[in-house]
Parts: sequence; C-alpha cells; structure tokens
Amino acid sequence: MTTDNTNFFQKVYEVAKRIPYGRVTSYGAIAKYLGAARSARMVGWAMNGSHNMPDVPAHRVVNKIGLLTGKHHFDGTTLMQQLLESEGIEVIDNQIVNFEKHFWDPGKEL
DNA sequence: ATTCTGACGTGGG
DNA sequence: CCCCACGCCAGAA
Repeated sequence: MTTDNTNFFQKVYEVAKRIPYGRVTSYGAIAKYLGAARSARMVGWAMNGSHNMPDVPAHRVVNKIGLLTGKHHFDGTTLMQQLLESEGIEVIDNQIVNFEKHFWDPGKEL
C-alpha cells in the first residue's frame, strides 16, 4: 500500500456505499466511473478487501449481465441472493430479474 | 523473478 | 446464440 494506489480501493468503497437501497450496479460501471474502465477486475478485487469496510454492500455489485458471480465470496452461497431479495430484488438462479430496472449508474445518477 | 489466476468487459468467429 | 481470446492490474504460490 503505497499511498495513492489505495485511493482506488477507497473510491470503490465510496461508490459502493452510495448505492441506493434496492439498487444494483456492475463492476464495469464503477470502474468506468473511477476512470479504470479497462480494469473492471480491480473493482472486484477491491471488493475483496471490502470486508474491512462496514458499509460496503458488495452484494449490490454484480457483473454487467446482473449475474451474482461473486456470491461464492460471501459467508454462505445464498447469502448474497437473500440480501438482494431482502431489498426487493428478485433473483433467479444467481441472475437478477429486471436487472436494468434495478441498475444504478454511478456516473449517471451520482 | 516468473507464472497463474481472478468478484470483468469487449470483440471476433 | 455460443465459444474463444485478449486486455487490465494486483496478489498468491
């Protein structure tokens, strides 16, 4: 952790925290908002350390197609889905229904 | 130091 | 529509 490289992770957490209730976004959208559109993977990597951040709803962050690709990183296998359903988001087979409807673009609405 | 993999995305066949 | 390959950066073996 040098000094500015952590800033990237911090920014990811910041954006994630700003995701409204019952809304979801994609790694690429966040990456793009941060200026690292080509490094969408880093966003997911940043989420890896999001466990240290209390208010970082990683469950609201999915891939571009609305698939719960990272659910395996949660405590259980259905935890992520349960959290989303708890917010009124319908999830079937790790796939968010009406993803576009729940999608929240940081660069657009933020 | 080198190699692989990974919570992604886009493009081409 | 499905499958394959490339780019990106960072961390682990």
